[in-house]
Amino acid sequence: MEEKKTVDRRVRKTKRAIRHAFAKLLSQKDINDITIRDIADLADINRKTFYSYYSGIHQVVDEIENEVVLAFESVLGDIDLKRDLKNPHSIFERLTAIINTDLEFYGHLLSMHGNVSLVSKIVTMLINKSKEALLSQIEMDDKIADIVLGYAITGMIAVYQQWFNSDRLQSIEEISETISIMFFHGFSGVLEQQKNYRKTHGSEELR
Amino acid sequence: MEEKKTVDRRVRKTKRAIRHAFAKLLSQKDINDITIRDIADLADINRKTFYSYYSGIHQVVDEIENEVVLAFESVLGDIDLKRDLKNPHSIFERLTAIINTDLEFYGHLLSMHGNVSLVSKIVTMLINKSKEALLSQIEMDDKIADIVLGYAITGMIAVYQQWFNSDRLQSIEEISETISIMFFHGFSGVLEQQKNYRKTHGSEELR
DNA sequence: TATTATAATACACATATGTGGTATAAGTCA
DNA sequence: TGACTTATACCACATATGTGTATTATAATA
Repeated sequence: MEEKKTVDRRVRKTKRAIRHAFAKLLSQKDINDITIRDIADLADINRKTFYSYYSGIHQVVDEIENEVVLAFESVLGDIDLKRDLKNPHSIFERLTAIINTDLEFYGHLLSMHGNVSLVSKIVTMLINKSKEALLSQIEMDDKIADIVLGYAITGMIAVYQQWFNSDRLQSIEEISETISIMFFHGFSGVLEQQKNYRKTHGSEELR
Repeated sequence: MEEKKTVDRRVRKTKRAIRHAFAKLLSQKDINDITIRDIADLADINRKTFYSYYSGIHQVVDEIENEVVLAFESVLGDIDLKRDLKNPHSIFERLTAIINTDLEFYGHLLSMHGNVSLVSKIVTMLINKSKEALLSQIEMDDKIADIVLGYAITGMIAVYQQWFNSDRLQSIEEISETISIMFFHGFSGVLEQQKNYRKTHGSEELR
């Protein structure tokens, strides 16, 4: 945000070396096994120098995460409620696309396997963006909008995350459709849809 | 779960001392500033002994969290969908009641300010319990139930958590009602409710 | 109570951490 | 280029970590 660009080339070089080393180590072992000495050795800097920029490993992670979220935000573009909430998968699709291309370097950090802080940062960003979009189109109470979007966005991301980390039991269409119905028409909408499905396909296909 | 009760009194005494010391330290300083030596000193045990039971601080936390979730689960009782989803606040109310009474000792651990792993354990527990209740009452696809409940429970807890950690902008009734409507009738239900509200109270009270 | 099993301690060691002080190298800028 | 500023390196130290090995203390139980 208020990132006054570094003037000194040494600083840029050092920070680049630290982050590069960290990323490389992350691809080799678990984050909890990475020591500051590891980073300093690989980056070929003095261990002390590390401390002049970061208080610990977690700060490096935090910095990279913030940049990732910024990258997401800029690439994601504006949220189109009509399109995105009727097909929530499109949001998720765009997010993963960014991960898989531009930022594949940080794949290990981003793979969403247990990286809670990054996910919550993304959720916050999505809530803010969609709140903006929502209030510009629909007249509704600000506090209610917070509740609605906090509920829907968090729930949506949680479902995709669960799906991501599981054996992908459901099809992506099933997920996308169910979330969409849940958002617009709630549980009664899902029941309705299930009833129609049973009519069309016969009940033996269900449970 | 498969907790074969400890036979040796020494073991019980040591583990009790460790956990007691940890809880005390937690009430005094941030969890990241607690060292194993701190615990060993306060518990008056050899540092080595700590390692024979826990590989690190995080394991102590994990063990306590699991017990807390078990306590929640047993006190929470069965989930009554009719009651609990029409008034989701009741679930939350019962959860916080447990925190504030039986388990106040671990208040610092549970205060939900950033304790992600505990929250996610609770969410998982709630999803499992309510899935059981749901499928016993309503005939629906198992995989769809996973999506619906993952979405709804995660979203619900997230809203309460956000409310908990914020300045409690909304009233608890507002939250409870909005989540309930979102669950049963979705966003269209909320819009309907907002429209009625405007009719009754006049639009100048909104935004 | 005496025997046996093992939990806990005492001690040691290699490595990691955080931090201080001083010297050197590399940048910036006139 | 030369004078300055400061980032980084080098060295040092107190403490923390994880893990050995040998010894002592304490519990289970015959």
